[in-house]
Amino acid sequence: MGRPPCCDKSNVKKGLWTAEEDAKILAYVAIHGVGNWSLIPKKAGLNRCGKSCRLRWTNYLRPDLKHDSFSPQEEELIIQCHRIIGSRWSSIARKLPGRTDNDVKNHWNTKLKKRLVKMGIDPVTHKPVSQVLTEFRNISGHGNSSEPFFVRNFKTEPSNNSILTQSNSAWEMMRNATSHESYHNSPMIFTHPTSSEFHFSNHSNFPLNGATSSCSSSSSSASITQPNEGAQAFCWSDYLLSDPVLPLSSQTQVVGSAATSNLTLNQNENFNSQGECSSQKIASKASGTRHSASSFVDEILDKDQEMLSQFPQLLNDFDY
DNA sequence: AAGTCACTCAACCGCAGGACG
DNA sequence: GCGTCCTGCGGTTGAGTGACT
Repeated sequence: MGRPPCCDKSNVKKGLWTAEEDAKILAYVAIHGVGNWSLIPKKAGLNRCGKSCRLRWTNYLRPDLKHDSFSPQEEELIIQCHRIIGSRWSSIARKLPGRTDNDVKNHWNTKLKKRLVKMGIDPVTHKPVSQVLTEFRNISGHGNSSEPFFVRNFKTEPSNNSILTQSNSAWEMMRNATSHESYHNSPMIFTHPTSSEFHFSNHSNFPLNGATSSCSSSSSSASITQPNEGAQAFCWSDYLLSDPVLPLSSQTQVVGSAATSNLTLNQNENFNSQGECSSQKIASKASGTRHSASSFVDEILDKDQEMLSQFPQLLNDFDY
């Protein structure tokens, strides 16, 4: 028997709030203040769940909330925070005055994540997808060839017909794979020894159709270095770790764009340049020890320890 | 004009943890 | 220590809307 519901679901209104309901909440809070949300519906004359009232106040009615669109600086901060602490939206939202965790989460899911994917950056690890795939492939025990198979495929621009923009994108599959216990027992992704396509294993939890790539290996215009959407406002190179796949000239180009960016983490007291440098060192260090990790889990734990040693102040700040 | 699709975002859900008796 | 209540959180859903065919 599970936890009893917080209210009688059959007798409470659900769905969008009306102006009248908003007014009731506002009037009540103006007099009594916030708190004890379970009693507010009754006292304020609302046929709503207390939880719903709290959410409405927290995410919409609070007077200190901003309702305009996210600025490039805010977006940059969200991305940087996500890179460091992941999907801890409430912690990230606390760094953005006037924004709620719901705002940040929605903006990430609808805009920023897609933008990173379009840039060829894995929104989970914030590394270039080519690097992530290469690492994943190595961990899966298929790292014998001089040029990793995924590298050949992901040299191509992640255009609209790329697997990166399809619903069954590589990083999503990898994310599923790494969270699935059977990942530790058998490699989920394997390379075809002769074909120029890659395939996913015939596992029940993995979609089989649409998982193959028809990307041509002839193109060399990696979009990682060619931001095409609002890129001038972002310091994209911050997410591009040293990538063995990218031509040196491309990486130089990225560094150049970083130099011209007018936004750095120095603008935020909690993300100083030292931390930024440290993150690069960590990434570099981690990539150096990548192949010696006995397992994927071990590697994650190693990196976690490195982060804890390098970011004590930062992580404390985030209640890490 | 009508239908379909993709996207956004407000709202919901279930779980976890803290406070309190 | 245990049970209950309240709040916070992250993931997910679905209604609304605009773009496209």
